[in-house]
Amino acid sequence: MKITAQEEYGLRCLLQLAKNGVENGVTVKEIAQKEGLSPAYVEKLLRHLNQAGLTQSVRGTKGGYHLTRKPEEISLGSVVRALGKVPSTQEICDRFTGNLTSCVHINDCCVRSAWASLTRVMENFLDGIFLSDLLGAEKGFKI
Amino acid sequence: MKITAQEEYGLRCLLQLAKNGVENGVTVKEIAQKEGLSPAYVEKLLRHLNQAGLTQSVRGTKGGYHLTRKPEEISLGSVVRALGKVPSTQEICDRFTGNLTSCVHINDCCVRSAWASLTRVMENFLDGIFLSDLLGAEKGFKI
DNA sequence: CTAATACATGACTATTTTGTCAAGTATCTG
DNA sequence: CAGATACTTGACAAAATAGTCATGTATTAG
Repeated sequence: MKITAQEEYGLRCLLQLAKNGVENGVTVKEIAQKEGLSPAYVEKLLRHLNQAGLTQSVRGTKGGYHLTRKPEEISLGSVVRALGKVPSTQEICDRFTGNLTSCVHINDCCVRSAWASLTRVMENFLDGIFLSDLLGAEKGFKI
Repeated sequence: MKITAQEEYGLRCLLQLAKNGVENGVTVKEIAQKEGLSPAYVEKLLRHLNQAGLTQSVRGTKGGYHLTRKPEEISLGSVVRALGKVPSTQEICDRFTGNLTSCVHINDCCVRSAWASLTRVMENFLDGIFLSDLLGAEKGFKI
């Protein structure tokens, strides 16, 4: 159960965008510098966020990335779903098949229902936190 | 945010042991067969579980693995901690440093507190489910 | 129109996680 | 004690994830 690099760094990129206001574009270079990441990597992360519809890009001089919605409207849940994929029950069943082509516990699986509940608990929690809450937290507000 | 293979398969191995009663040993071969995994892999998983103190092994003919505690006393939290490591806040900070030697957000990190809360929520949930609950679920009980 | 800026993309490399293998040790049975 | 069973271990191989690079396209400034 761990946070992936994409989730961590992708979220940070979004926060950089959120900080600058939805209107104003921020360049890859700026984000990279502020986060201590390579521009190439930031580009790749933003690619995913763009595809997920969380950000939008503008090319050319004066170009950059910006959020498509207000920070108050972007939940951590949607961020994690865009970047790291909280897997569905079905995906878990398909992923852990051991040597076989399908999981031995295909009927009546106790493990599956436990993971499903855990996923629900996590998503529930994450869907209740928004980028704006994190910006607030940086200024002293405790989650 | 995903469940690792070790967590999934490790848990299943434990459930196989739980099913057979704490007293009776189960061999690697039996578990491997029932779970559709290679004996070598099951062995490795049990190695970790043994190190974590969740299981104990007996060598020789009539040997095998068994739980060190009753299924009612082994929480999913302890299983996940033994196998997959739910990372501590400190570990997250140390892991995601980007290009630098330490994270740029070393003071005043909003992301950190969000992950910390998420971890707390997950552990809280997992610490309330026990192997015995899962065995029950297999027989129709819904978690 | 040309140069400069900045996003876009696919292919590549590196690292981590998964999973396997081979050689070894302990225990029981006859 | 000899042979069979089954755990033990470290090193290796395969697959997935993380991160880089080179080349291309759109937009603006002059």
